[in-house]
Amino acid sequence: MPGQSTDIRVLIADDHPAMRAGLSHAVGAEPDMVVVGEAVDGQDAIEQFKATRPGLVLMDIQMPRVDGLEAIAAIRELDRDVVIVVLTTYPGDARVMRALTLGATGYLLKSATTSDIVAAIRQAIAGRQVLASEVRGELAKHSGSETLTSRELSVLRLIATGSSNREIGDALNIAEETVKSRVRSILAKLGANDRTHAVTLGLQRGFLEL
Amino acid sequence: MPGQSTDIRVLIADDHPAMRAGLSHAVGAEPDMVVVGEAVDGQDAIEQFKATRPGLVLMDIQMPRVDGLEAIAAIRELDRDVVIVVLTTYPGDARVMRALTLGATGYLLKSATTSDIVAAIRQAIAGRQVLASEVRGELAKHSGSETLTSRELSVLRLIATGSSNREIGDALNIAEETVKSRVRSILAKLGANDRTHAVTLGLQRGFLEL
DNA sequence: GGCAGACTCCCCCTTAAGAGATGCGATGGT
DNA sequence: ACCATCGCATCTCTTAAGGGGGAGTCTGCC
Repeated sequence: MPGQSTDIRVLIADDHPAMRAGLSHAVGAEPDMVVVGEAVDGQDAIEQFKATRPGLVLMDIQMPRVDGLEAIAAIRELDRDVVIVVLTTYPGDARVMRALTLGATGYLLKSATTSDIVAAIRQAIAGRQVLASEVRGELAKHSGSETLTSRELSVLRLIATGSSNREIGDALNIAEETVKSRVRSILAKLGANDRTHAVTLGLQRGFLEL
Repeated sequence: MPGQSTDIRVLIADDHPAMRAGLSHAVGAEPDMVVVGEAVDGQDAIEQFKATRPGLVLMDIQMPRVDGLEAIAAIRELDRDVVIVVLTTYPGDARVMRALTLGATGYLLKSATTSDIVAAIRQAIAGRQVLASEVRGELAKHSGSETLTSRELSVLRLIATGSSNREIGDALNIAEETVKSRVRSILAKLGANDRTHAVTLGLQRGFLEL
């Protein structure tokens, strides 16, 4: 019967009800796994983690209210032994790196089959890192991937909204020339042709969200 | 028992296995609905439609190989009576409009609960249009939403890759000045500040994909 | 202390972007 | 057949973007 001390206790966090149901069924069908909770966003995930203390969290990275990355950080803060497997739609490198450095053990795509997912859960519980091959490929492609500074991220976000360099300077209380300087380093780091390209690359690599 | 002639025969199309499982369980649990197939992409959806001839297709709009919109068009071509309910992550207006004009009856967000979804299926089968409130709001906000011409779309796509106006002109075999003209109409239609903003707005409104 | 990296600001210079106005052919309704 | 509309095309002009330096401050690190 489920609920034994040897069972893998799993918390599922995803903002899509149907996805939660599918994951819950898949995990619950395993004889040695039990779903102890379902969270609808990052904040809920943190709260339910406190309440249920699962051994593993299966978490979507893009969620409302509190982002999956923040939830990972908060949960790892509460328990250094918890195993976290991230589930995402796109293989954006920056998020993979951030999730892994924050303590995630696995990183899968939602296109993975349910059997892939339960297999990954077992691997992760066994202490092995699990990366989807597509994610591994993207990581290798942009390995040593330049990481944008917080200032550069602020500038990039404003660029995405159609702000001119002068407007960005006003918003951040810095000179336009300084903005240009930041823009130049952003373009260099991302290998972008211009500010527009920087935004699309930033979106693809998980530095920005729509 | 399921399979009766009065049952609503449903085909599910989504590229995420766990989502398919969740939707399938939810629909299959209804006494008067039966899932007759699960498609993993647009092409698969068209083929399975031919094979199973369901009364309703529950379809994700962003899928590999063949896009959901193309699949809708192809399926409606095969059967003008089929009811199509679209399921999507983001409420991008352009896609809503295109899906509806292509013959979709409903447009829901994936954040909808499974009971919302089965309720929507019933509404759609009853001949009523079903739009998620968020979708309705976005539609109203950009009502009379300017539709980009195919030329403008080509230009916008190239802008997103960081091409200069001259490079775009070379790629499309038109003069740079013409490209600038197209860019200006794009900016006007989308209400964008500059080309970068046009790209982010284009992504949000479903004219572009990452 | 010395060093590296981030942030800040300044100069100059070249080219691309964007605004305004206009011609011109095709499509389509009256 | 006619005129309106729309998509496409082009010219000119002003401003912004982007590249190349250089230089001062502050931080954390070896």
